[in-house]
Amino acid sequence: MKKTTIYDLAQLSGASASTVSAALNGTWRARRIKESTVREIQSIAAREGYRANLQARGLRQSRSGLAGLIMPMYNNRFFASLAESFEVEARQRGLCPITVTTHRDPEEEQRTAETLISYAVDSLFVAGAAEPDAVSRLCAKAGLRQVNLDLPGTLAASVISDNFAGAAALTEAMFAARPGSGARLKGRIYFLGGRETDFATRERIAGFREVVTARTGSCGSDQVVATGYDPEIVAREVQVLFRDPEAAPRALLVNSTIAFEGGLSFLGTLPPPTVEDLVLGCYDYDPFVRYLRFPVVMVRQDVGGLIREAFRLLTSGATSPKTVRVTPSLVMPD
Amino acid sequence: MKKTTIYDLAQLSGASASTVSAALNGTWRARRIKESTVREIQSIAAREGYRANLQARGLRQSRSGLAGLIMPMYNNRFFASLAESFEVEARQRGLCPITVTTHRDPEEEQRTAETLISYAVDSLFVAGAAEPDAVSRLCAKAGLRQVNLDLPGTLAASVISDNFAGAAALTEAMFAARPGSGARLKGRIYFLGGRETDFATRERIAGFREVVTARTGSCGSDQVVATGYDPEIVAREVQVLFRDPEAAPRALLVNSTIAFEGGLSFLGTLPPPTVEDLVLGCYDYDPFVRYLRFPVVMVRQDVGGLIREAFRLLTSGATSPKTVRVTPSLVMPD
DNA sequence: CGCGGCTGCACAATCGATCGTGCGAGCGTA
DNA sequence: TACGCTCGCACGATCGATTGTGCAGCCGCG
Repeated sequence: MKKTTIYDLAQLSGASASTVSAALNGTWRARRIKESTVREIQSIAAREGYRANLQARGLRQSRSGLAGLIMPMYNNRFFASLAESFEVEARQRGLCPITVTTHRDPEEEQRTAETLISYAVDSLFVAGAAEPDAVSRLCAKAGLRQVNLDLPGTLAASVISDNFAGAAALTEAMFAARPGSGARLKGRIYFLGGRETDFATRERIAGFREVVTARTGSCGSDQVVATGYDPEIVAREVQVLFRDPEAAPRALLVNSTIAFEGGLSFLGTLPPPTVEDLVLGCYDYDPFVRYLRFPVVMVRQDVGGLIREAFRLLTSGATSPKTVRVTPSLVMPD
Repeated sequence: MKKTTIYDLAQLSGASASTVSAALNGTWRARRIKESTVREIQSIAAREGYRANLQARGLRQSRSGLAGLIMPMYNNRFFASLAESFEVEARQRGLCPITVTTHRDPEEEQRTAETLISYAVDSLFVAGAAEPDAVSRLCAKAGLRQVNLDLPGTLAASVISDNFAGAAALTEAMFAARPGSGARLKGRIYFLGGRETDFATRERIAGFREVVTARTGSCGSDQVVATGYDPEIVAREVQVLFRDPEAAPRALLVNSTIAFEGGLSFLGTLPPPTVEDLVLGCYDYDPFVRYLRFPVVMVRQDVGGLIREAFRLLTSGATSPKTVRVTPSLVMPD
């Protein structure tokens, strides 16, 4: 049950442990080991099913070959896709991807970061962090390259979606959804969900406001209802908006699928005519949303682009806390 | 930028490295270190921001404190929830959870398993594996405790959903969805999606057949259409079923949300009356499915139960390749 | 006074790799 | 022959922790 080591292979091949090591890790040319010796050792290693102990290697080199990603959760298309893109890109760079979720809990986040640092991960991506800067401080202390994703920080480079542009495009698309609806929507298009305290929501609201103002001449503060992501709270908020049939919303832009779910649970209870020509938008993508009772315009973030950009920042060695924006795309209903 | 080690703390405290180590890792009582010494060392460690190098610890102890989970993907409610449950349970046990996806690629699966083994993970869960036994062989060679999830293997203990019972209950619920529809569904209730070659689908089909036969007296082989999970292929299959309006399906049990997505893309194009009283079932859960144009009965797997059972098997040290079944639950439409 | 036993800690080996350095053999050249 | 150079490899330190063992000092007891 004992795992074979380079010392076992040294015994078997008659070479020294250092020669075996060099033969197997690719440094044998630099160490002037004869090619026939190398092949001999490699075949013995293969026969014995040798695998290098990566903890030992990592200890010596004080690197691990691990790339870490910390996220709030898996149970969301955006983060799930982000994790999958991350794994693909990390593997392409010869790294072993490691993803851990922390449920938007700042303490869990920092504990996880510390743990990953203690395992000597070579780089760390932090997506949708509760407190990106706290993590950045830990990484800085350990001399670890780190990039924020989706939510920017002030202490490390960040790659985020262009929330302003995305929300503006989404709002435009909603205006275009019903021909000639520009004036019809005056005062009756709403932004729903999210928290004004978080960065992304603030930018999205700004994009929304810009377009609404351009199209209808104004955008009342009551047209933004950002009371969080909790589906049940969002459901209640929607209910309130629809209380007066005369002034009921004609367009809803919902921030994130999770809030959207809440909106739906109320909209589903309305009589079909009331909902019939409601224009819906969702800032986030979920394939099932295409098949709902109503057409919905969605924003799909370019997760591949986000990750690639993040790796670029990492390898470019840029340490300034600059923020790169990646443009998301719209998904139109059928 | 150099990280502080126990040797640095030894210098600072005047104690030896071994005393520092014992003071910080909790073994100091067993090693008869004075409590005042321990507190002294701990306060210095805190002041210096000391973190143990987990690679060094892992190398010495030939364990890592890591718990691994290999899955096909994140982008699916079942697997995403599975990963989240896994992380919660692993943390409760003082382990650091590590999740990696392999896209149902057997080679990627084995490469990943080998990598995790080389990092000396203490246990490995393999969910929905393409080739569970190949991974089990690798683990056995390394003396690593491993449990299969969702798909059973023949070489290690497995925890799976009770697919037969789940499908049977789902089918029953579909019969009950329209009062008196028992006879109406004769020959017109279908099982859709998945592959007969995979274990879970086979069991689900068996559960479906059992109930259909009991309720309608027979279950034709044409009533099972298992041509894979690809949404586009499923869409075409559904289209074929609905070609003849006289014999069109009255109930569809769709295996997995991904196949369901395909079914929907066709059903959405049908005139509402045709679909009006169609009974739909989906073996898998997605919150958005509740808000579709039609009511759908869903099966929701008990991911928490699966993971807890898997950890139980792991810690009980059971090495026999027995299979434990966990009963899933139904999610009824509103 | 002598001896055993306990307390409190230090020493040094160890885990499995990497890597700086040393060294003998063989060869070419002056 | 003597010298230098290259080739091919081995030696041993090292990464940072854990852990088996040794050993002073002190106390109590006969």
